[in-house]
Amino acid sequence: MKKPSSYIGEFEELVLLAILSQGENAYGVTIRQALEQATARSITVGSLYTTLSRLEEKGLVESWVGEPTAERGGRAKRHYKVKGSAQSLLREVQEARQRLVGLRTLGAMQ
Amino acid sequence: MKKPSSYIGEFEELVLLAILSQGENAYGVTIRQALEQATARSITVGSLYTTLSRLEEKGLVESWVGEPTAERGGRAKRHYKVKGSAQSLLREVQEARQRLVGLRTLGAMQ
DNA sequence: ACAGTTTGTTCTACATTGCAGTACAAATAG
DNA sequence: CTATTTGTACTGCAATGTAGAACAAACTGT
Repeated sequence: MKKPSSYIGEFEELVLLAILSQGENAYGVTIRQALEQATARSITVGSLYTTLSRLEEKGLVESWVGEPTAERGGRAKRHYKVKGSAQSLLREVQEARQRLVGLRTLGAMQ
Repeated sequence: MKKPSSYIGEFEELVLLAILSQGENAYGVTIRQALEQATARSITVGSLYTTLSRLEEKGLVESWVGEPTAERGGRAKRHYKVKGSAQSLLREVQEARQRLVGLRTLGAMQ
């Protein structure tokens, strides 16, 4: 686990928020659904999984493989959880944006 | 001017917000100050100007060179203004984040 | 059992954005 | 006319974004 860089990218941030939005149920497919629904842009699986593994390398999320389920194609899923370090970064960048917006329009965008 | 890509990076977004926060007075030095103040991280001039020129290439900001001022070292400044296309992108990405965060609060209530 | 179908993840490659150092340009002061 | 100050542009590399295809593991039907 690498030391968290002092910044996260635009897509990384969305992925973190998507994981957070799902409590204990976050894995590749549900994360992708949440992202496509929220952003109205199409997210390829490749993009998502590379981002997920980079986030894990940086120690911003943790993942573990669950049990297979008894459905057709129900292979084991890799579940994801956002770590505390990531939550701090999310808060920081959001606050930075708010500070800039607040300088002039005071809440017009929030 | 290139067609705006459908996404802007994390730093690009901060730069756009910084320009917006300054009305007519935005140029390299003031933008940099606003960013350093809002983010509490140090922004090198190189980073800022490369980002500014990429934003202009993409048609998200416009710039023009003003008049020199009668102070020591008071050479002409390049002023920046955010264009409408950029404002749409800013709104979109902020709404996407908001939607995801909203999902979280809804999920927490179940 | 085993070929076919479904669900899910990893691999590989390239494009775009982030960041820093250095060079360059243009103004005033002495 | 060179020293100093303010401001911008150039160059190169690291990190992040994106896509397509390959791979893996479960079930179904015969």
